[in-house]
Amino acid sequence: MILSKASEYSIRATVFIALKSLEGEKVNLKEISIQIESPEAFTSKLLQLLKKSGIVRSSLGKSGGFDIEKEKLESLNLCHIVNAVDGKADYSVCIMGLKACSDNVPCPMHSQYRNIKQNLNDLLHNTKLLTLAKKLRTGQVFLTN
Amino acid sequence: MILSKASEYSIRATVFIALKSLEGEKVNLKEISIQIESPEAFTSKLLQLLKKSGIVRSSLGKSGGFDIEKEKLESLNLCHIVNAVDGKADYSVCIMGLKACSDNVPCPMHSQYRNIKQNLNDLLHNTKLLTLAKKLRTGQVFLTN
DNA sequence: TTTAATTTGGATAAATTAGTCCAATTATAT
DNA sequence: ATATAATTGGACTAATTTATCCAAATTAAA
Repeated sequence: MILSKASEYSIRATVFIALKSLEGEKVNLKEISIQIESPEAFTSKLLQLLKKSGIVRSSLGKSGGFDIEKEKLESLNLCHIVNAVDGKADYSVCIMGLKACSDNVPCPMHSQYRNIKQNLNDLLHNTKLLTLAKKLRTGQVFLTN
Repeated sequence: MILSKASEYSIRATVFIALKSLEGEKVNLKEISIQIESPEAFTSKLLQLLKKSGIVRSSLGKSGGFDIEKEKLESLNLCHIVNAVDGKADYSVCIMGLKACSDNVPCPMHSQYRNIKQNLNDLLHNTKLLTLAKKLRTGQVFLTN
């Protein structure tokens, strides 16, 4: 698995919240965990982390729930999400686990892994939450399991 | 981290054993764990798994140790190693953790992740242990941490 | 033949990740 | 006002991964 469960759930959750936010709606924990098929209590914890990082916003009390502010939605990418729940996610580390590995002191797999690593990093940095939510809205992609 | 610690250590260990095997030498646990900078007892467990999968060979008693048979060395790739210590490693799974995700029912990231996933799989399937060991022998790449 | 260096195997421990449960707080809607 | 539906926070549990320790078995060398 490339991403942790925490990251997987968080990405699914934020994409779903983003979709709702696009329509000016907020959504509560229960519906989120039903829609993305994630354990409710665990998802709650993740939403708290996402909130602490300023990624989602929550409103308290009856008919409370979660949403993502318009401006945020424009800027958020997958790195932000992964970092919020897993701490610094770094896909630039050596695939063999060598700390010293670099272009100058390469591990035996360095050259072959280089591009993949770069592409993975790019994917996380360049994939915008907004883009994913809009895709979802078109009905061409899915969040169902 | 892309690979588990178990896989990282195992790859480093087998590459080192392969290097020695190329020169007709076997090498013992202690030296392996020193050279690849891995915890000795844990590495021992991994070597047992690799042995059970027929990847490495061991000789018992004083001046015992590990090596890899010539023929094996020709055929082994990274998949074999990762599978031996981590069970079936599958990098074809959905990055968002959706079981239903496929070309027909894609998750929002499916198209962007598709190539990366393919490249990762290719890397593991096509990278031969022998190639890595030979590279190491040239002194252009390193196993040091 | 004894000693010493090694693998083997089993039990156990520590750390991390994944997940649950419940009480307290908050605020809307009846 | 009050009941109700929601987030919040803390303690707890479970599962998996990453290790450690030690005794037994094996075999080469002294």
